[in-house]
Amino acid sequence: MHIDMNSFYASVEAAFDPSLKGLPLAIAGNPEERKGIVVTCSYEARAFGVKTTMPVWEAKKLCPNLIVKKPRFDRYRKASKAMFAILCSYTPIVEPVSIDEGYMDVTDVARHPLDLAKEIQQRLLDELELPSSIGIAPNKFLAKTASDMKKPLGITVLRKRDIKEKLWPLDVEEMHGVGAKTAEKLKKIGIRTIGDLARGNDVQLEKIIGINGLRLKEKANGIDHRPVDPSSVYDFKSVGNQMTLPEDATNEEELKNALKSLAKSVSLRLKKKEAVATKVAVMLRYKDRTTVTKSMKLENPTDDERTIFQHALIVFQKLWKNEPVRLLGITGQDVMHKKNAFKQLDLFTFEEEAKNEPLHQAIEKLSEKYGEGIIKKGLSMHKEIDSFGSSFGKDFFFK
DNA sequence: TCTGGGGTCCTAGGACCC
DNA sequence: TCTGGGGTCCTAGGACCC
Repeated sequence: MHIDMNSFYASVEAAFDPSLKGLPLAIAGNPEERKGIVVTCSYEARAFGVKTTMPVWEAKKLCPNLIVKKPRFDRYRKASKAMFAILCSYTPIVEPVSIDEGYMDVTDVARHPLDLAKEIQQRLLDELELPSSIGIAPNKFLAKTASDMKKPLGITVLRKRDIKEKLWPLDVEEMHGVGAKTAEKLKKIGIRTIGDLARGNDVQLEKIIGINGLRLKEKANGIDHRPVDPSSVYDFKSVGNQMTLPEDATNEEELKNALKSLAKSVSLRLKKKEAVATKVAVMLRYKDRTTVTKSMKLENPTDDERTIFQHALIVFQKLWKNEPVRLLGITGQDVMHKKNAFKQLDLFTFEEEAKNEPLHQAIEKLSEKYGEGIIKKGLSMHKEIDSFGSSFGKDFFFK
């Protein structure tokens, strides 16, 4: 099953303040701070043509009675937790994909999936006052596609045998993973619908869109072997913060201060997740919206605010061309859990020590504690070792 | 009156190693 | 005489998603 909450932020606000129910509501940043774009809007607002990413002034032109609220992420996170708690009460195999959607593997739940979906949808509505759409299918891709078919408050079953009739006629751009650029490329080789893609030529597809072309074709044929993985939430790979400045800035001090506060929030978020980053990347956007990034690998993984700031500053100064900056961002990349980082650090110091010990002792120490790959790595730094011979399987030799 | 903020995955070139 | 074939790691940028 794929569960997708309907206009999540707007629905959460309406649950908090029932007087908003049934009214055109948009969640958007502050127009005075140039963050005035619609992030989410209620179905009542959509009826007027209001859409996500539309500037607020434009949305108001379409819908003069539009109510605009600033996002309250604390509320959304709390609602999200409550929502996933309901899903988890049926099976532990729940994989959150974003704040408002997730997959459930209900293969082993002893219930008819349709009854189960109805019950879940009703509970989300009764207990949290939040509407959702649910897709039921034999795999993730089809479930995701199905949940998209009926909104709001839909339940859609998409069986393998329905593919020809329900999936293939759809525009290829409707497909999850196909955006404007890919759709454009596909059009050039005569692929317009998902059905066209399903029958596409492998060689041609790989040539124009790479490996992803073949994966998309598989999905278009209803094939998707990805498991529902509950642990995927925990292996995040980057933590970043970005901000659009109140005004385009050229003043270096101003930009430094912005970097400082970004470094602070990245550090704080890493600490909260008990994680450290190995790379610091800086992103900046000029007023013509061209965006550039530059990154730097750190000697040691860190979550420290000052270390992040100092490295971000070095990278920034190499990157910045003294032109007015619209947006600034810092991302910690190659993130790992703290305890794994300690393991690596520990290994590093261990190797450092081993290289000064008598050779036979170093070998013993290393082999006792670590596997054979590590022994090679550790010994390669040993002062008594001149060179290593190539190794095959478990054997290696050295001079 | 113009376009936020949080991510993931893939590609491609260069440096370097044996 | 003249340059193979197997890798890894780092970096920048692009496409896409919610």
